[in-house]
Parts: sequence; structure tokens; C-alpha cells
Amino acid sequence: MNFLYPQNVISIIYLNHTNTGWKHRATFNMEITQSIKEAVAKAVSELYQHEVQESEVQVTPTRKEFEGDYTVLVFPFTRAAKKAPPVLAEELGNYLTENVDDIAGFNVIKGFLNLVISEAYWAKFLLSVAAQEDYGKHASNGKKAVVEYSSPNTNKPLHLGHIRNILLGWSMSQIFDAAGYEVKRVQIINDRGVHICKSMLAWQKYGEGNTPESLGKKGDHLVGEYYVVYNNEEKEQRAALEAAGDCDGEPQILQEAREMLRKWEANDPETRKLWATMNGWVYAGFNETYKNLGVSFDKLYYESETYLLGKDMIEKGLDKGVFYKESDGSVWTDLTDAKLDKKIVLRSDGTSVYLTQDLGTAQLRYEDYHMDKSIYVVGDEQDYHFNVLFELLKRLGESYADGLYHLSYGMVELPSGKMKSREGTVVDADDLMQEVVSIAREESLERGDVSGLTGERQEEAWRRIGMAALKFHMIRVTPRKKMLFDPKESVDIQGQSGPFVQYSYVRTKSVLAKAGDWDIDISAYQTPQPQEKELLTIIRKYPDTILEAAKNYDPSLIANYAYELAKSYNKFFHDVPILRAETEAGKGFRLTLTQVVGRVLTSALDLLGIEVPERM
RNA sequence: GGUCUCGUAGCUCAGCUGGAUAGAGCAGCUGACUUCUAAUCAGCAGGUCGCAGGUUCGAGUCCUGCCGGGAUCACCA
Repeated sequence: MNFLYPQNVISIIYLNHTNTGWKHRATFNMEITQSIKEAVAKAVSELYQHEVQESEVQVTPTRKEFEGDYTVLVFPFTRAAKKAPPVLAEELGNYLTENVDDIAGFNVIKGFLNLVISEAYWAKFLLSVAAQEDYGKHASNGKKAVVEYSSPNTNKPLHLGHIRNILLGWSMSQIFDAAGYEVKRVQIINDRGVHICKSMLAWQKYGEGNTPESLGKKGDHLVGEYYVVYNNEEKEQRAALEAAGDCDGEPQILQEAREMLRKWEANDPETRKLWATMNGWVYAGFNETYKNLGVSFDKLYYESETYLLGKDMIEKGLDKGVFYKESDGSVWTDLTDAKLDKKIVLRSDGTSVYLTQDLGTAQLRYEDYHMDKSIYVVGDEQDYHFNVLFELLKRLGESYADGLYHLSYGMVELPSGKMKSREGTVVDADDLMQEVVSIAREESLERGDVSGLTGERQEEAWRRIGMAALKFHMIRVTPRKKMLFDPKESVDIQGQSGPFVQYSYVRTKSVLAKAGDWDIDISAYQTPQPQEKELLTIIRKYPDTILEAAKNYDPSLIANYAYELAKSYNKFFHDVPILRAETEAGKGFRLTLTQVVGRVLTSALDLLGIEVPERM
């Protein structure tokens, strides 16, 4: 931070500004589009005696091939005004030019009213942004959001699919934070069940007492290997049974796994001890992976502690008529009127199912946090489940039901086909991260040593670059779409990529470092270039983009925004001299612009969980 | 079969509540480093927005139907 614009500088500008016209507004409104909307609404009201909402007025940046900065669409008002679009546009244009101080002129093409913003506006806007250290972030709205993500099973290490989940979850939580929410990050750990017992059993049979320490291996990987061992064994036994003509028989090892689960549920000390030990190995491994991914959690829920929850909600639902009892004692719900089917919620022996458990955990979470929004980051194969879950909570009359959202994302596919964790054909999260960083290292070395960094600092830069490539690549795709994961493209560091955005940031830092300290009055700068206007137009969108991303639960909007800004800065950087600007005011303007761009890029990348390197 | 979801350039993806001649990147071809970082910039080439109707001043965007891919419709989680 080289300097801060004191508030009074801006006040002086306001003062000059108000002397010359726009009487409806006492202070300079940073939001030029908002001013335009208000003025258009007012104009339509005054000129044609027709009330319109500001939100009905569409203002967009003018397309490059036309003259002007912002464009108003007049089509929506033609009926009320009873005028042809060009005539109406002409009249509105005159009104706006006369009444809005920052509008210097206009032109009309068909029904499009292109407004030309005054040259003085841009410096004012830039100053107002520069005065805000955390520009783009919204003040607290007093609401609370809980984001649940990752939610792994403890029988295998994290893989590519989890990475998409984790990155989306983390980014979403960052975005909600920036949008003004108080955010809590949680995960529910699926730490019990037959699948957990399977790896326990295989380790017990074939593990020979090996531990992560004795083998020097990450705990989650070790446990995952025994899960594969189990599945291979089961497959062999099944094949043997079929060869013997017994197609309905159950493999011995599966029966043993079931038996182990029974013991676990009966609190058998031996089984519980093994379970605790092996889960401990897995947690240590997960924590390492989470740390490398740069994510964290405020609270962990363990399924072993929550899987019996939800029964009291069944009671409540029976009273309300949401559920009904079958003759065998099982409890069901009928959601056919909501295009959902009949679902069981309690077995005839009184035990609960997945759905029941989730009803209970939703309740528990609300008791813990009293959140306004609860976001579940879970793959789209569970769309149906969440539809049912949310519908039930609504019917049960839970106050928090409206704030529930399933952030559903598509499967990650590999060029070679689907991943199957049972068969071991997965892209391991740890391997992938390592790979991506080592490619960043190679690429960097190939380019020669331009960064000037050495040792640990260089290693850290490579790590950030590699991780940026991976993260950006996964977040830039709209969540609901399934995505093809091409390993080659994921480590791409040019074009539409994380490192591309980082590079722009590094450039801003480099220029600012060369500039040293400066203190220049930029309000005299009256000749903004097209490249500068474009950058400022993009910068203006940042706060809106954050809200949009939160509203749509879509981090990809931020990724695409960051790319757009970086691209625009690169062009500016190439075309326009900064340190050797024609005038002092110009130099100050461009340095300030550079500083603001650097800040917004860092901020946007931070929302994606991406860190910036100091050099590259 | 029911429900949901996706279909935009050779490939991977944008396209905000409907708005002007549908945009990027990669791959291909061509230019630009004695200059604030060329991990960059500029240009060329590449598209019946799955198909057919409808709504409207205007549809890639909304509605209906079809075609194709995926998911789901467990007393598993």
C-alpha cells in the first residue's frame, strides 16, 4: 500500500460536482449505472406520466463497435410512451444529458440509447474505489450461512471427485462471506457402515500389523489399499461360488464384514478399538490433504454420532400426517403429489434409513447454528434425495426449510472413462496436487530464471502456480454441468487459466514496485483511454458479481470474472505506458488503476481459494 | 417407463433477469521482446447455438414436442 486517498479529497470533488447541475443528487454516486436507472425511471415518469421500477431499466456497457460507454434499452417503455423507439430514445437521451451530470452526450441507434460518460467521471470513480481497501466485499447483512462440503468416507483417500466438491464448497463459503454473511464450514464424516468394516476386515486379515508409521505411508492411502484388497477378495470368492454353480451364495468375506458391523454396533471393545485406530490414520491423512488444498472446517459431524438421529422427527411427522404407518410397523411418506415417490423413513424393526438420519442432522445443524442458509455441496447423483429431504422438512413445518439449498455438481469424468474407487482406477487427490506443482516447476525452469526468487520462496511460488492451475480449471465450469477432466489441460498455465490471472497480478506488483512511492493528484486526468475505461467498467461490476455468484450459488462466475479482468489488464499493460505516461496526472491515474486491479485480482482469486505468487 | 439434467467452433468452456453482427481459451496458421515481466499482446481461419414448432418489436436465452448423452427412481450411505 503506497498511499491512501483521504476522504476529504473525494469530498472536494463532490462539491465541485454538485455546483454544476444534477440537483436531485447531493453526492457523487459511484454506481453510474444506478444513477442512470434512477434517472430513466424519473424521466419516463415526468415525460410520459408512467411509473416504472428502476429494476426494469436495463443498462449495459456499450458494445465496442458503437460510440458510447453505457447503453439503455428503451424498448420496454415504448408502449407506455406511445412513441417509436428512436424518438423515445432521443427524448430520453436529451433528458439524461440535461439532468445527469456525468452524462456528457448520447447517440441513438435503433432502440438503443448509447450514453457517453463525461471524461471526468472515470477519475472520480477510480478514486472512490481506491479509497476502499476491501472493495467489492459487502457489509454484514446479519445473516448466517452454513456450508457443508467434502463429507468423505473413511475407507479410502480423497480423489478427483472430492476435489471438485471441496473447491466448490470452499469457494462458495468465501463468496457468501464476501456477500455479507457470517459463514460456518462443516463436514459430515461417514465413519461407519459396512464399507468401513470392509477395509478394517482386510487389514485385520492381511495387514500383518502394518501402520502408516511402519510403512511411511499416509494413513488414508494405507486404509484405501485394504479396501481394494477386500474388494478383490470378495470378487474372487464370488467368482468361485459361481464356478461351483452357486449363483445366489454370499461370499464368506462379505458375511464376515457384516458380522463386524454387528459387533461395532454392539460396542464390541475390540472392534471399536480397531475402528478408532484406523479412522485415526485416515483423519491424519485427510488433514494433510485439506491443508495442501488450503481449506478448513469450523465443525465436524461424525455419522457414528448422528446416525441414530431423526426418530423424534418421525414422531412429529406422524402427528402432522406427513408420515403414515404400514401394517408391518414401517413408516412411510407419500410424496407422489410433489412428483416424488413413496419413501420409507423407518424400517419395520424401528431402525432408521439415510433419509431419517439426514432429517435429524438438518435439525441438529439448525440447533447448533440457527442459520438462515444451509448449503449442501453434494454430487448430482443425490438430487432426488435432497428433493425429498427438503420437501419433508417443509412439510414438517421447519422454519429453516426455505433456506436449504443443494449445491449439486456434475460428475468429473476422465478421458479414459469413469473412475471406480472399488477398482482403484481413480485420480488420487494427493498425487494430482503433487503432479500439478511439479509441472509448474518444470515450466518455470524451462522459461529460465526470470523470477529472481530462490530456495523456499521459489518453491512456494511454484506451489501456488500449480495449485492455481488445478483450482481454476475445476471452478471455472458451472457446477451443475459434468466436467471432463483432461490432466493435460488442468495443468495448462496459459490462456484461460489460474496462472494467467496470477501473471496479471504479478505484473501489477512489478510496476508498483518500480514506481516506488508516489503521491499524485489524478483528478486532473481528463483523457481516459478506451483500455482504461474498459478496465474501470469491469472493476465496477465486481461487487455485483459477488452478489450474483452468491445468489446463483455459482463460483464459476467469479472465476470467469477474474479472467476477464486479467485479460483486460494485460491488454492495457501492453498498449498503454504507465510509468512513462504523457502527463503526471496520467501516470498517477494508471498507477492507481494498476493498484486497484491488483487488489481486485487478489480478492477474486481469494474467493476461489487461490493464492498469488510474488513473482513468476 | 417416470422424474431431473445437459446438448453453443475440431476440443474445453462463457453467454447476467429475452436485446445490436453469438464470445474466450486450446489446437492450426501469421506477426510483435535493446522498452513497465512475451506464463503476454495483435491478426487469420473456424458456429444450421441438437431438431421442429410456438410466444414477441426481438429467442442461444422463455414454452411445447421430438432426438442424443448423463443421473436417479434401494428397508445402501
